[in-house]
Amino acid sequence: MTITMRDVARASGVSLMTVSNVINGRPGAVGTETRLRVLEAVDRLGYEVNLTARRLRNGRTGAIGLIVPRFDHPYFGELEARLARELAKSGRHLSVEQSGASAEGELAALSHARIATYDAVLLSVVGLHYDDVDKLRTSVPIVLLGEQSMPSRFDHVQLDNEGGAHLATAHLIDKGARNVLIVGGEEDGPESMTATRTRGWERAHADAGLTPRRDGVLPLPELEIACAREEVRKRLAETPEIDGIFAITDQVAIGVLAGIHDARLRVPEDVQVVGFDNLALGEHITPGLTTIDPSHDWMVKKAVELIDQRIAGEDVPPQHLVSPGALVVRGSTKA
Amino acid sequence: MTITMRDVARASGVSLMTVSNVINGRPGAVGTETRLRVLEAVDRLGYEVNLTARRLRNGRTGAIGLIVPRFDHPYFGELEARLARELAKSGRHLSVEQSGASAEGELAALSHARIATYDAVLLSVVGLHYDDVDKLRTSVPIVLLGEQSMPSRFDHVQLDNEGGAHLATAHLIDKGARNVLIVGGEEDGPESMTATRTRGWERAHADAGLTPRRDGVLPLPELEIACAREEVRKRLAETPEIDGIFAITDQVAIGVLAGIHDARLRVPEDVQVVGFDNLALGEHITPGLTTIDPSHDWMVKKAVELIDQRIAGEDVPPQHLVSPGALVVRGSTKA
DNA sequence: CTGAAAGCGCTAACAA
DNA sequence: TTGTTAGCGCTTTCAG
Repeated sequence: MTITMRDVARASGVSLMTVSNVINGRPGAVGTETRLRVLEAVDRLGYEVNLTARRLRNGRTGAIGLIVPRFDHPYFGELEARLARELAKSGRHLSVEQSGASAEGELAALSHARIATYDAVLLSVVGLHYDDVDKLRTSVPIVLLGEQSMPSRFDHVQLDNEGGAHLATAHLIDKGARNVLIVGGEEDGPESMTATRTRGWERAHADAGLTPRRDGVLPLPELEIACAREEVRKRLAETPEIDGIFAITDQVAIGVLAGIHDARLRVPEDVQVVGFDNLALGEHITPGLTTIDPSHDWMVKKAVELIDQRIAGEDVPPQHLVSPGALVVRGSTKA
Repeated sequence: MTITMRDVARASGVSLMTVSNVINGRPGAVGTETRLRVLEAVDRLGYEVNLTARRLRNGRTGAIGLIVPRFDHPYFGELEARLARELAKSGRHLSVEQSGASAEGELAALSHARIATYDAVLLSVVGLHYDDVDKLRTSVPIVLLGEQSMPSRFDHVQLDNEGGAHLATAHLIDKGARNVLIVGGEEDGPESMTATRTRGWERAHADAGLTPRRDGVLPLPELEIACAREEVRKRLAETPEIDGIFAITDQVAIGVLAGIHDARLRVPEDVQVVGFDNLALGEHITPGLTTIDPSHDWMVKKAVELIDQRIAGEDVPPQHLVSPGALVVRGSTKA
């Protein structure tokens, strides 16, 4: 059967508490000789702590939870990797769960019960509804991560959607595009990521003294590659004068590039493209994808600082941090 | 403070056990009227079970662990998504951790203590060493997932590396390629994924009555896009007669395509390319990536069957399942 | 159908 | 420096 502290205590002829003290390396709480004896027993028996019991007792594990809408978007994969790296610095580890995407029941990831499993939770709110998040009541610190507008009682690290979209669109205009589509955009929506970026696209036109095309917003039922590809192909067949596309995410941009190719047009000669997110992949597709870099590292660092602050019990008002975007120019726009 | 069963019991004037019975929906263990009273209290107080306590007591959570070498490879993202979907069918959920990639300490993900946190663990063994895995001693069921050759005492679902590589290479030869590189290959290695696929590449040549190029194996320090791109570019400059490339993974294939483009050659006219994995992305890059599909869904289904079998305590000998690969033809090879 | 007692493995607080 | 006591919140006996 599984070996407990009790076994180790018996084997080394000390009390439970002494074993606990050794295991947790409490400074100067146990004599060198005893410690050695205990460690020997630990080794011989192959004892390892029961994290579940420890957690029940003192409420701490080294586990931080990250809840993403879905596992299979590279955007989240990159986010996960960055966070894991940042947390590793302080000896904690990341455990990732999925909230959305699949069936209804997956909202269970947001349940108090599951959240309470972690020392703190980072919640990627893309695709989540305000109300779902607003329902969360828990003593576990939660930090929101992402673009949506969300209940202000939470700490929130987000990126400057409107500014980034403005930057992207302005770059297209600057490079000569005069018929610029926003693929994945949304007019008159709520404060969603898509609506906010669409506003940036509009404002960039206005600031350049232009008016966006009437039919300039090409909404997508889903921000998926296949979907973007299909819609763009159809659209370019109808309105071949399109010479610039702001894709609302890099993921969408991949589909946009494929759609342009399907329409037998060239990038950037016929149509220039800018994405948003700066996925690692964007550097290695052909042509390289011009995009908006949201300073992921900064965001991740800030997010971890926020959870640490909360874990430490600091009682400051909720913080809302915004990361500015930066333009990264590659081959999908003209030199 | 947090609400416990005790609070609910008090509030509804019943005993702890009755509340537990209601919460766990034990059939016919509690009268309808009492149940309603309890549920009302649960609702009113906003009670949710403490999963940690439950786990300590009965050793079960609905949590299955998946340990991947790294978060930011699309291959694992897709695996995670598939597994989560499969597990959701039976009301369990997936929690993903990272084993490799970053610092030394990350091997901690394989520690008994962390593994014991789950009902069962799926371990993606790509990049793990035999010995690391062989050290694992735990009562939690572990199913290995992936290509490496591993201690046979574990259940293991893997794919037919040699067969798949054979299929890929034979296709290139069939389409007229006579100078076929394997990018990311490895000669005389141990039973690693790279070595096994390299053997398939060799055998395909032999079966076609050809001998592979002497310099046909282009090893990569890492199976990364950037790395593959660089090596391929350099290599094509040296030996422009290369007319076919088998990329050891789709990830590598992306880099290969970029490298070919850097060398101002065309795919598939000048160089044909086949990958391995059938990543979703492969369909949407230009040109579409011909690849080997390892029947991911089958693998995932089998893996879940295996863990269920072990969780149920069936005492059958370790199973080793192999999924055959199938060729998926797209634009990166000739019609 | 409902309840009381015991204990999962650990650690905080105190005593020796 | 070491040991004892108590209890985290839950579920598994076993009695009523």
